[in-house]
Amino acid sequence: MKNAPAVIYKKLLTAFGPQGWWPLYSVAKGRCVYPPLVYLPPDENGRFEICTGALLTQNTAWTNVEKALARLKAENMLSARRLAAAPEGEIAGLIRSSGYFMQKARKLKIFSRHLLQRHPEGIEKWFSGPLESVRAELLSVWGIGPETADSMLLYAGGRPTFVVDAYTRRLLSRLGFAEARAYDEARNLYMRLLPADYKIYNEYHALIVELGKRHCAKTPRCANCPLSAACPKEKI
DNA sequence: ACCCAGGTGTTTC
DNA sequence: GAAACACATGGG
Repeated sequence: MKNAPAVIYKKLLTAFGPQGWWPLYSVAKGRCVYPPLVYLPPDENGRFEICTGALLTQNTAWTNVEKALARLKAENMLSARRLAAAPEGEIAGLIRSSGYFMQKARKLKIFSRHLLQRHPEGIEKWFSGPLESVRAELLSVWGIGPETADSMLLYAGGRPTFVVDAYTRRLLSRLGFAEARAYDEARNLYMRLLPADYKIYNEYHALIVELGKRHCAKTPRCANCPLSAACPKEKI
């Protein structure tokens, strides 16, 4: 198959429709339309909320993260200044539903402090620098790994960087790209074979997650697998 | 009572 | 470096 990642993208989009992840919104949710999404740039508060969500969703279901974000918002704590100043124990109590609350409270505080001290001009300015440089700086912050860094850059910054998760790697392996095992290998592969378009990267990652949730996690031998050519005999 | 979810850091071979 | 482990809640 030529450029399998691009072919799979179209198949997934046709099968599942636009997912409408932050900050993209479906023009017609549930339908396959092209271009599938419109982009509504977040304001600075929105950017911070997305970065917070990226940290809280580490190995955690998004529904649990939504509760934590709502709680932070209700207590007027969803800002870099408030989180940087608050005791970790207090933050932990608010984000309890997202799991790993002690670790994540610390991560939120460290990220907030880094933002205020090193980039007081804000996330938009910070994330608008050279992509790989900003990414490397994010990776140097405790609690931010490659997936979180790419999620922040893509979803909060609108930068074209591909987010790789566990499903993505299993999918690549299924497609025969055995060499792309490490995170950066997989990321480079997708970015080489797809246009550098944040809308595509955004939607693609969301579609892969949906594939994992809907199909692979629970139905290893689903007859309606959207990837018929590569339909898994086991979990992809 | 399991298993999984939009991972990361630390420890250990 | 690559495994193994800790971190923890909520839904199926």
